[in-house]
Amino acid sequence: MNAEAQIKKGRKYDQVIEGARSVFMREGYEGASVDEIARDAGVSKATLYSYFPDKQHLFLAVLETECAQQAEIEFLNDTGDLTVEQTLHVICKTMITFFLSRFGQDMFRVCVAEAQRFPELGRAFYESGPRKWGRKIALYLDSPKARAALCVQDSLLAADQLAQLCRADLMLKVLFGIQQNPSEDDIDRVAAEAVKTFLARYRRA
Amino acid sequence: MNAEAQIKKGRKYDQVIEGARSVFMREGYEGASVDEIARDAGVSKATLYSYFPDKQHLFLAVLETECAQQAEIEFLNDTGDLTVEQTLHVICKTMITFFLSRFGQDMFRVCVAEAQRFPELGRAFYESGPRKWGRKIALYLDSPKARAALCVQDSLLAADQLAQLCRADLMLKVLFGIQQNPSEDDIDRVAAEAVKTFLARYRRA
DNA sequence: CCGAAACTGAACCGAATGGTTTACGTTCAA
DNA sequence: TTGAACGTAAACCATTCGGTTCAGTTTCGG
Repeated sequence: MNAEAQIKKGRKYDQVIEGARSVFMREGYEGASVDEIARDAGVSKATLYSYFPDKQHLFLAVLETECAQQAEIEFLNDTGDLTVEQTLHVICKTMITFFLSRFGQDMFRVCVAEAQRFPELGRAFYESGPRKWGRKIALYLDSPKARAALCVQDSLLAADQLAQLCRADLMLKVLFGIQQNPSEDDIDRVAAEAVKTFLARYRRA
Repeated sequence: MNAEAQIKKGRKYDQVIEGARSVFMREGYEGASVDEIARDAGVSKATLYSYFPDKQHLFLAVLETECAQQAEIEFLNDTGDLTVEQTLHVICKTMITFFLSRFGQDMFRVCVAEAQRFPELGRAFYESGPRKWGRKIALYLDSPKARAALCVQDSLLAADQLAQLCRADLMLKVLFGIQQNPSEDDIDRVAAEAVKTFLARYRRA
């Protein structure tokens, strides 16, 4: 029995995926050449084409991996002795940090760019990212502890509003190259403002 | 003296721009071929290259036009006898409608996709879109009439929060192909929720 | 109605594309 | 030791790319 039950054959599979990931994220789908991917992966083109039938399948395999990775990000570990407000602040900071991270930005950029060409990719990204996170937050908003402090009717919409408030100011600035590396203080500020606005609406009177 | 003081020479300039616009918006920068653009514009490649030195310049010219067009969208005409709440609702509806429009979606998609390759494009988009709109809204929030009803310290951030709230739910769903053509009611609903949350935070106590 | 400027269509270029094949190592278990 | 599986580099394919050239046609102001 193999230790790391590798479904796909071959030792260089991960190398190929990783090379493809870095080139696709940097150049986009059409901008990436298979030669460059093979070079970057340290693998021959023949090997690459022994794993994947064509460029499209390679691209989709890469982004499947990325979506799976995105779906597994946690941001609600042991809210134990925190107040609801503190918990919301932590959630916001985690979200904002992700939105501004290299990974988060690259994913968003590529998926927005190629959602037309690959409709299934658009859906996969939305499900593994925004939707999944929204559901997690909604679940928290519906928990007894949160319900004691909050008054939320449509928890999914409230969760989405919170996520959107987290995108205020910084997200687009980074995405469009206006700002490069927001400081921890910047993030804290936006998170605080998001929580403040959110609570103004949903705090139990 | 020429009636429509055309700076660029030639009769087919607009045709070229329009053809390029439609192909670039459909296929992205790398995905668009010059032959296809010429075909789509109903113009020979030679003519195209008599206007623009290369593909890059054509692309940037197209998006310059688009940004200029985006910058001129109005959404605050005569707030005359409307209450502040009603005005905010109108602003939100206008914004949401734009975000979901073909033009708004295409612009966003292409600019996100190519902001890396063309940093100046990223900046131009942000300035002519998000920044400009943010400033307009902030200006309204700082107006005497609004100040009488609202309590806003950082009007630019408040404006951005409002814009972000307008992107809740629908924007990403359309962008990633989850939903196709949101109804007027959908838009009204999101606008109402955005205003409600915004006012909860900023209404004068 | 003339002549210059604008435009055309198609051929052409070199380079790069996605993709295939070949002829040759290397690894490793039976 | 054998031989199958995996990997390699490089040549090769047809196609397409961005971009140029040019001889001929259309347009239009003076």
